[in-house]
Amino acid sequence: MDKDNSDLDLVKYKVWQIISLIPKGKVTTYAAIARLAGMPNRARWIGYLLRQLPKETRLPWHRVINASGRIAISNPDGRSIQQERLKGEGVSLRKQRIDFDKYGWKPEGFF
DNA sequence: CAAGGGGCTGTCA
DNA sequence: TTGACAGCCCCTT
Repeated sequence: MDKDNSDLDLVKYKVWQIISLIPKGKVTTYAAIARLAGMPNRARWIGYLLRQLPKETRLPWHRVINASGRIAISNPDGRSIQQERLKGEGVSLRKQRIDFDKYGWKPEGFF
């Protein structure tokens, strides 16, 4: 399968860890995660990783949104799932958008 | 090796 | 962050 362990394969786990730290009821962006993982311009790749997650993952991927405050997922099903979960955590959308000032996650141990 | 397509972003209106 | 756009990066064809 994959014999060469690239940096990305390692960073992948770091990314998962970071996402697992997002508190319930809070959200963050792909870019923020990429930054915390030490790869500032890999935001899109983060999205790719989340897309590959198994349906039954316990990772709170639904707490990750794009910089515009919107749900970035294109697939209608996953999209509604994310919306439902956020709603269930008390994160409300204002005009299909999430207010970072209210729900934005401010990581405290990373700087 | 080239091209196309993403759960993306910062910048500049 | 309101909206459009040119970058950027990884994966699959």
